[in-house]
Amino acid sequence: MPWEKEEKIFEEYLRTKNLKHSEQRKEILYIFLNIDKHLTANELYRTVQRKYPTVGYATIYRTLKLLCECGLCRELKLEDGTTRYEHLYGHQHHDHLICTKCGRFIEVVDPEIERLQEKLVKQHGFYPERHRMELYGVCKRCKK
Amino acid sequence: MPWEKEEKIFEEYLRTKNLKHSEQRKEILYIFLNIDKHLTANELYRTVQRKYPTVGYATIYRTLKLLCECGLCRELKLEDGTTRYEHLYGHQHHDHLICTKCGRFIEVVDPEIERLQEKLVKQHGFYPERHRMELYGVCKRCKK
DNA sequence: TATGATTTTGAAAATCACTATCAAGATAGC
DNA sequence: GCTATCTTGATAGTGATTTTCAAAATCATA
Repeated sequence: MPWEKEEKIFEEYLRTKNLKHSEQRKEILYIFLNIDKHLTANELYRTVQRKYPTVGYATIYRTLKLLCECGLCRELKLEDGTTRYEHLYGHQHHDHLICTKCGRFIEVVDPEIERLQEKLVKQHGFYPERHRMELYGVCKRCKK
Repeated sequence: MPWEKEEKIFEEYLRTKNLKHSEQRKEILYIFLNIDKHLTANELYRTVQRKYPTVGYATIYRTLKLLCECGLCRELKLEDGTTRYEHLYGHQHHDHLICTKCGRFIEVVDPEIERLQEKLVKQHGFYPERHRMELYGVCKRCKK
């Protein structure tokens, strides 16, 4: 049972909201979890379509929204205007290092940066809530 | 002559690209520079319209693109999906602290964070190019 | 300061990513 | 199984941005 915990979280969320555990929802979660990549709604749509050719775009978006609500997924609005979705469960807070050539994503955390970010926010009299940080560069493979 | 330098930069950019220095372009730059705020295309459009009621949306977008190209303006794609534009000339690199209640923007820089970001990128074998960091919180005025 | 090649304009249509609508179908408590 | 309720896919509708295009403006040259 590879995604037992995630499936349980989703089922539980649907139950508490009086929503139904449809075939499509099951399948979309499963396919989403099996792709270890930050994907766009369209990429997920095309992948799901291979198995369920009649699935609609709206169902993909609706299910992604549910997955975000129950904490299995995070939506990322990137600099270039695209929106990508990443697995959230089991991943602690992190930021991203992105290769500007090949688009590779690396999850990074630096506790010292986190600490300084919080300090900076407080220095300006703000109550800190969250942040986002994206670092862009050229990765080893693309550099040479 | 309040925006002499900026106007010169724009004129020079247009000249090198064999583009024309139209009334609309002059006026949009002038109005943009006089609003000291991170504004949306629509906000700029409405402000320009008060003086030039026939100006089209497309001209606003086309001119903003030119201003970004010549380094007078920066486009910010925010977390909530909106796009805002800020003055760039004369402002050194900075990140943003944004109030989640009133939307207030504060420009911030922390040299120590900058240093650690670069270090982090290099640790992963990347050649650092740029980054973006947005800090979200509740400002003093909105907190009470 | 007229000419004419080239660019720019505003209006409207097109595009893009995403959301809402709705009738038909699926789910699940009884 | 029945039935209330939710979900679905298709389609239309958004809202922001871009493209298209014919008319108007710019500007180097005559």
